[in-house]
Amino acid sequence: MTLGVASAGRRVAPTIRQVAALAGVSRATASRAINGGHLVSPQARAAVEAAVAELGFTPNPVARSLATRRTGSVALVLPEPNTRVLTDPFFASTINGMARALEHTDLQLVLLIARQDGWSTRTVRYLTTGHVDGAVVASHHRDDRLNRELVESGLPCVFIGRPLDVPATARYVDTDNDHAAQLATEHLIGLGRTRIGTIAGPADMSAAIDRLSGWRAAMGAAGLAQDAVELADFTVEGGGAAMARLIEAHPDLDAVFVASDLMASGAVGELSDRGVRVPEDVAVFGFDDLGVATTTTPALSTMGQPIEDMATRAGQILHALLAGEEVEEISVMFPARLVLRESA
Amino acid sequence: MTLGVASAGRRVAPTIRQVAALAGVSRATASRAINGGHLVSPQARAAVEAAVAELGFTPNPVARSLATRRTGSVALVLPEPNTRVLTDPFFASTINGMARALEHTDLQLVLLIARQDGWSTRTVRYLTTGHVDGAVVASHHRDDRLNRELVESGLPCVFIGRPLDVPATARYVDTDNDHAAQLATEHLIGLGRTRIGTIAGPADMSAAIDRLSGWRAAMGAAGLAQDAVELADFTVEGGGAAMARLIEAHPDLDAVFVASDLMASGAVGELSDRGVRVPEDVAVFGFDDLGVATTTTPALSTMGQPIEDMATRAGQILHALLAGEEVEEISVMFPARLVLRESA
DNA sequence: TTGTACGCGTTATCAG
DNA sequence: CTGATAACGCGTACAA
Repeated sequence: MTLGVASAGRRVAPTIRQVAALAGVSRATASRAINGGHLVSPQARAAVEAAVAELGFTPNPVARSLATRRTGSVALVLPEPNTRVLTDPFFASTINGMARALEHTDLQLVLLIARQDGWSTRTVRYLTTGHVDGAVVASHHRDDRLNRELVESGLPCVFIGRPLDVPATARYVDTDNDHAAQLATEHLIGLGRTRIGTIAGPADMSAAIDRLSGWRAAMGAAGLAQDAVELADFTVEGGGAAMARLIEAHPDLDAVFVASDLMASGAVGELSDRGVRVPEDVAVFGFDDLGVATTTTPALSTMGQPIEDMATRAGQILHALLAGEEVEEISVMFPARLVLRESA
Repeated sequence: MTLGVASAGRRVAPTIRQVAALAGVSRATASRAINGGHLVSPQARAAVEAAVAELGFTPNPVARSLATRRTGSVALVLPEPNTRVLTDPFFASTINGMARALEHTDLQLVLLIARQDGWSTRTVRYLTTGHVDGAVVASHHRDDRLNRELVESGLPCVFIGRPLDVPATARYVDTDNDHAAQLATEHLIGLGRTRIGTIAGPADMSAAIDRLSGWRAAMGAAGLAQDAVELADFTVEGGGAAMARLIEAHPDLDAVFVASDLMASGAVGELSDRGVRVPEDVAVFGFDDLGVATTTTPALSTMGQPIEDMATRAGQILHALLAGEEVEEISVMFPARLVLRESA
């Protein structure tokens, strides 16, 4: 090995000039031999490869980026003001799915967590100034300028979940939340429950809006009252508190559709603390089918949503976009499915 | 705004040359005015700032990296062959902690999940070829060449958890797993339990090794038998299976120290499936105090480990290292604390 | 097929 | 304080 050693003990990487010199060719030929190897004679190519091996040459990614105007990395943006972003397994699945999509590509995953409210501008700037080639964005709040600015900047991006306040050209993957919520509620109705409440998500998020609307549709169709509604913030604690409010305002409740498993787990805990039996007294139905659904007692019946697959698909679409492939669909919808356990 | 527009509709960013031209100064002066502003006359500086504002100039990060030999990003490496890396809340907390540490710095977080076994070489190459300025590495397996190669490459890095097979100069943050496990086991002994088993983690991971050794120390000191040992893989399922093996081999068991909450939750589930009462028949003690600890029935008594804080500290140390600050400590130990709930 | 030469956008050096 | 000019390392028209 002829690796040089700098003062700090840090290896100093060989450049393509040294490779070219050692191989007895020009830098251009060395470069061609390294990238693809087209238009290079076999002997030149062999010489370059030998030199590369001997020197342990690796192209400097930064220099390459400067020349190609590509960074080779994409961002996964999680715009959550919440301090505890990742305690929500939804994000874990999202990250996992993206990582899987990028696994066999030459794209690197850069994680962007935009916790603070004012950060969307900083995030947008980061994304639109050449740090990354594209972005996947999850979790959308209305009035968050992030999404629109991103789309308008022209940066290739794909959303997980239908984005709000965005040009219709924005690509996204999603489940039909409205329909899924409807199915869930109909299941509760089919169980013979008639006093069915709901714990919805934040009023400024598309998934929450759509699920509440699905619940309303089913309740309306069955001629049932739609007054037992409480909003919460997609957390366990929030779900518990909402359940408390709900049961106190409507003591005759016999079922509740909750817009996420995390909140449902809080709701189940609250009910059990109050000595209310699940599902005998009150049936509880969740959404997501994340790990929590099986750890509660009783285990949650829920609408299963293939979050990881959705994130993977988003990553693949972005990859295709960056590869210059034509992607026809604007939106890709994933099916949700009824997962029946003990709670409803 | 004088932003040009390329054919694809993607804005073409202004360069520092345009700024310099508009401000009537040289590129060098413009650069100085933009970075810090030292050694620049007030009027030149004002002219440059005006030009920057008018053009909406943002320095090209790639070009800057090439010149400064710094990327402005650091990696968080999760070397988990497991397909379900992020279903483990341990990693969620780690990511969260790192993100928090980097929140108010100019460093970007790059997430590296090295799932496949053979990937450590690819990961090492990525890390040592200038993609990032430094790395924080979590979850260490013996015989994984990753850690040693990383340290030997001279890349600034900090480990979360004591790394194995690595030069003694490697920096890390950790809890005293040995001592913590000892305390936990002593608690079980103090409860009057005498037939205490343990579900340990993988034999090739430092945290697992240390916790098992702590259990042994406490058992030995109390003169109790150390034969009820089963290994598992830090997953819920693995914990359940290990519990099954343990209880069948040792039906007289009256307590078990489990090396992680995730495994403990599996163990509790398995016991409950078998009609074994927790803690009346068998007390269960966990480790980590992650969210799962409170969702099981009964809730887990556990050794609390401030994982997020540890990750934050690791990120801060790395940041200090990159800023050229002298960091004295090689290892930073965090205290674990006894968290008593219903299971023991 | 090969080499020359330029461009990528900044920062660093070093005279002035 | 300022301005040429040289790195930084690589890709790639263009000409040979």
